[in-house]
Amino acid sequence: MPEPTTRERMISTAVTLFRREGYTATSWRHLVEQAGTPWGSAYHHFPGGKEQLAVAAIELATVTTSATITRAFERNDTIAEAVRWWFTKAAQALADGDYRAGCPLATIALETVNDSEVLTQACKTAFTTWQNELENHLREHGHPAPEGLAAAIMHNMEGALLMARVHNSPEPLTRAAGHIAILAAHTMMRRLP
Amino acid sequence: MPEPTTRERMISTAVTLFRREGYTATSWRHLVEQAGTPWGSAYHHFPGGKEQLAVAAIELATVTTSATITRAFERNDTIAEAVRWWFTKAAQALADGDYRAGCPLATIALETVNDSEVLTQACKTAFTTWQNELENHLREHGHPAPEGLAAAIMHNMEGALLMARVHNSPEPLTRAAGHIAILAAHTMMRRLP
DNA sequence: CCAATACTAAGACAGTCGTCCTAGTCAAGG
DNA sequence: CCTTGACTAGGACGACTGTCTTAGTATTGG
Repeated sequence: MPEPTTRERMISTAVTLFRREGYTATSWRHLVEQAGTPWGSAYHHFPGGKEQLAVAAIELATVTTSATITRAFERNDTIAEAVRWWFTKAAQALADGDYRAGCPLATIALETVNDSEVLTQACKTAFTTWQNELENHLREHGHPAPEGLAAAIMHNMEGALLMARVHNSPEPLTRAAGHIAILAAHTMMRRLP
Repeated sequence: MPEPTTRERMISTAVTLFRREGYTATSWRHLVEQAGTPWGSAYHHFPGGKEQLAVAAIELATVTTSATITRAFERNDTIAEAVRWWFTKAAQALADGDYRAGCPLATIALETVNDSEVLTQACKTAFTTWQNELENHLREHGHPAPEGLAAAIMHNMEGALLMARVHNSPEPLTRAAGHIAILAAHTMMRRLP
């Protein structure tokens, strides 16, 4: 693996900090200190300022999570197992980070809705990407209502991640995975409304 | 209705601003300007500073939403209808506020987890209060797995609120209510895992 | 070897933040 | 009337913010 560039280090550190502290609470100074990158390079690599950095961070988080979703469906045979694998993975990541790192986008999304058009749009695209990816995998498994179930998975992932963070416990995520299993089984017979 | 005191006006304005802009982005100056309350009274009524204001705001939001949950189960006969009523109510509130005002606590919770022990605890208490309230109502309706279903309702409410905000659409909330209806019906026969 | 470009260094800048303070206003009780 | 306490006015304070600038160093292509 090649040495990451300054720009790359800034972006990946941004993902970490935004997801731990949020957008507003993450400052350039804190970021360059954490990343060990030159303070003077900030506006060289990101002339659009903090907002541009955040867009890059959102895009990186998007592809990372997309890859995780794909892996979940590669390594598991059924929808319920794939979802459980993904949710368990998220629970582990949360626990490993002392319950400080939840969804990399949720905090940014909530902080900047209708405050920054650009960031809201970036978050929207990211969530849509994930949901479409889920939808495709569900369709491949022959599920009759992939759109509704994909939405349900997203809702449960985001909601459970929030609750898991607040409660310092992986339980919401494992529980939510169980609920998805029920929904998936149910809608195998009858379409989702 | 008696004229609200300065303190009360500050708290209710705080609920509005925290939920629209988040904790970090809401400043005392912005708050007193919005509330029309004296700038000099801030640290008289809240010697504990912004954190104490936030705790008061969280407590107010807790009882307000608790009341909404109770009303949902008073005005509807079945669990599915009550949940649908609550979620529709939330969707309306969201739309009325131009999709700026979602869950009054989610943003604060995500911003301050493990950054402010006090606020995290306050959010935790609030979420637990709601979930317990749901659980009691479900039990009264004779549901066999009130704990699991109450958790599912919380996850779906929070997740759907986030998605609804980002997408500027009530659809996630109506869809999530449908999913809860399925879960409720299913678990009427068999216990949740 | 030289020119041109990519990048770094370090700070100035104007603004905002939460907090705190002192002087002043006001109302109620004696 | 006077005193006592609750409350308001409005700004000072130092710390921090995102942004931008100017001077300097590496690095690359010819």
